[in-house]
Amino acid sequence: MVDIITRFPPSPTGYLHVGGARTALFNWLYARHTNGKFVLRIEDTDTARSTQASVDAIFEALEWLGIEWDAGPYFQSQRLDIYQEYIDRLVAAGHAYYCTCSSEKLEVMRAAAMEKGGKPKYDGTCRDRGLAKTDNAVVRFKAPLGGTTVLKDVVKGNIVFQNDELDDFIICRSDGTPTYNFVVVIDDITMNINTIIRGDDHVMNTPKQMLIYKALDVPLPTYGHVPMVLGSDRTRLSKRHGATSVTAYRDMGFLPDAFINYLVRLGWSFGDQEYFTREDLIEKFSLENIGRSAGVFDQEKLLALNAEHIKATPIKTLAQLLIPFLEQEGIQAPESAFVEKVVETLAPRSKTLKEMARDAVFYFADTIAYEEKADKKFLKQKALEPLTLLVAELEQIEAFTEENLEDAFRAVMEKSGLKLGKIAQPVRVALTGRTASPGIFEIIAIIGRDKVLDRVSKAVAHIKDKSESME
RNA sequence: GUCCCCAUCGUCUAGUCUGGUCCAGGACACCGGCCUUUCACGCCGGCGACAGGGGUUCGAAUCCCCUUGGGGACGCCA
Repeated sequence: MVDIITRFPPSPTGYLHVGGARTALFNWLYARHTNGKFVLRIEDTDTARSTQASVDAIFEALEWLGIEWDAGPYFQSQRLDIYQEYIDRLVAAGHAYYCTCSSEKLEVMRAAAMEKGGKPKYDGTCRDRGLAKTDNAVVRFKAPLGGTTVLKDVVKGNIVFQNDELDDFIICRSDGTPTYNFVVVIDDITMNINTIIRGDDHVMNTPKQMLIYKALDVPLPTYGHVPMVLGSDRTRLSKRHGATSVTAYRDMGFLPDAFINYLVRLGWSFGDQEYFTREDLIEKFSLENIGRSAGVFDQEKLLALNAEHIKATPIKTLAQLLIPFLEQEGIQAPESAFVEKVVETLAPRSKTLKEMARDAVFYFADTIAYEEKADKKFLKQKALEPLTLLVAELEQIEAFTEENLEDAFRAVMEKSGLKLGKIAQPVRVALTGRTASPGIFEIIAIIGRDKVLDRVSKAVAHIKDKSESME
């Protein structure tokens, strides 16, 4: 049995988007699953729109996703000789011909066809003229006039196309550069690609490409057209639905493993399983379980999955990943060991790394800024007594062990007659500035005696200030 | 307009090929409860779907047809 060889052929006209990432993933996963090969090819025949920045952005995104290629990257712009050779061959064999119809004429032709209720296509003016190569002639592929072309698609089943629907499409522009439908085939043939998994939007291109295989007498690859990813309004996912660039998700604090888990699971399934590690995916991925219908991208579910992956990630790893996000929050060069302790308290309650970093800020701050609501609700007169008592108790403790801390709080409870809940909330606000946070004892153990005393004392002073200014 | 594809909870989906075990299962979201020093986590429970209509069949979410709805493609873009 020959190796499965898949490929991902992005065109460098922008960043890698969600849909592209998903087809890359399917191809990569299938290659890994079958112990085959995965090829990366950059489709840059459109010189006007291709940029180096886009190429770099695509590499960057692929790297983040953890998708590695076994061959390439190949650049179509460097393979022009190969294409030319095949074009000449097709023309010589009578499978293609030169055409001098102007684009203006074609436009008129298309408009007329539309009006008559037909499909806009080339009328074949130059098809049998036997024109020789001239400066501004294009090369057209000579499509069969009748019959059908049947696509055996592994995800969609058999799709039958009437060859009459196809027209003599251009394979080489008047400037001499070859076009997409042609180069794809030549590349796939010369790179030995035998499995093509791509977006649904390519279905209509497939019969054209199959015809070229036939003209060249080369066996067809296996095709699998996967349904597209839609936005919440069920139209093709685009910028107006929110972030579509892969790296934007990285910057929002998603874990690559969570992201690929979500993307693959959108349109593919393995029974009821929702959570997959990268290894799971490689082990379980198969073409048979790809769904036939398009799916809506749902960030809520991605978020939930990300939270799960965060919980499953070792603390040390998370800490390293969190550091850049902490820096974005203005925390410079935090010490790893300290970050690890912080992460331990935040990991179970964070949906993204960005959120985790935001929630971690108070651990590092010199002064605590109280959230308005928190201040109003908890730092009031009633809190003065327990906070003052707590400062007194804490001052007597040398080591801030969990046991000692509990004793201190218990003492405050007894002396004030308040329940722990009534004491903990003001303390939480004093320590974090917010009403929601990890457990009080955990926080105290991490920020340490000096800062705790300082923060609680400052809260006491703050309450006194407030009551004075009220008078 | 023409061609192609698709159709199960709000969303992702299992089940469809090989009709009965499905008065349809899971997950996210939402709602309620438990746990609890807050928020989360976790646990328990609830809400919620076979687009419609015809067939075929003893029996259909599953097979066939039509309708409707949605998506995609119609470039000297890829």
